[in-house]
Amino acid sequence: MLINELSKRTGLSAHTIRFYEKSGLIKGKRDESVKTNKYFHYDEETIEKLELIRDAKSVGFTISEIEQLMDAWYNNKLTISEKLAVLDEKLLSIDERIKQLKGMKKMISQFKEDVIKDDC
Amino acid sequence: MLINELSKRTGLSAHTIRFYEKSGLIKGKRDESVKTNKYFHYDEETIEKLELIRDAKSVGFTISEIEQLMDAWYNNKLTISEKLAVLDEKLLSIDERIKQLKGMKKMISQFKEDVIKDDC
DNA sequence: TACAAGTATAGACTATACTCTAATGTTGTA
DNA sequence: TACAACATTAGAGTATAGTCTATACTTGTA
Repeated sequence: MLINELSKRTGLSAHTIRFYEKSGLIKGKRDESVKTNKYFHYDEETIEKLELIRDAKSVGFTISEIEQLMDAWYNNKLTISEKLAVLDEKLLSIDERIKQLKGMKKMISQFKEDVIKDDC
Repeated sequence: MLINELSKRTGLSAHTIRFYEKSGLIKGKRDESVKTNKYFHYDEETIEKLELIRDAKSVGFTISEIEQLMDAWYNNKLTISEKLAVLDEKLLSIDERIKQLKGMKKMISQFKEDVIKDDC
């Protein structure tokens, strides 16, 4: 599929998709047999990747962290133990974030009670 | 205390503290009786606030979200029900983030298993 | 009193992550 | 074949959150 379809199917703008491509997160392929244009073609896996990017971004991962994840996920740049190291590191950082969020939740709940008490 | 002490006690640079002051998150007081300088003085509550800022930032809140929280926390700009609304909204967004993090954790764990299986 | 260290302000600079514009070329349809 | 819609690239612009520099004044200590 071309970028417009990819954009429609992921909800990301063509600009943003190109930005991710320039950043190295995804990669389109050119059809070498076609000489008239330089259009990039994307496969279903790219949709999967863009969904992963969106999810990872929404939990606060940066582009470069997502790049590491993608390298462990889709590429064969890394050995198995390197992949596992990346994944374990991300799991730890997620646990850390969850812990911090729970702490913040406790603080806000406590403060909420204080606000309610002050009312009486 | 002056900015240097505040900086030492919070671990934030004076630049960053001034940035938060310009952003409206904290506020120093000038001693009107002193005519020779325009130094800002900060109280213990400012330390509390800067710690809150650090915690809130580490869980992904933006400056403007933190500003809302601080308004509910320390100011009397808001009515009690407005304060509660802000706090409830933040609690919901925290729960949402925790949910997303748990989803991401599940994905990564699943992928980890796949990597291990591929090894065999 | 010299001077190092501290303070304030304005504004320049940086990094991240987009977002948009302009120029140019390609494709599909009336 | 005209032309709207789509594609590519380079590069400019924006927002957020700092970070640093320059300038100038103040304070504390040898």
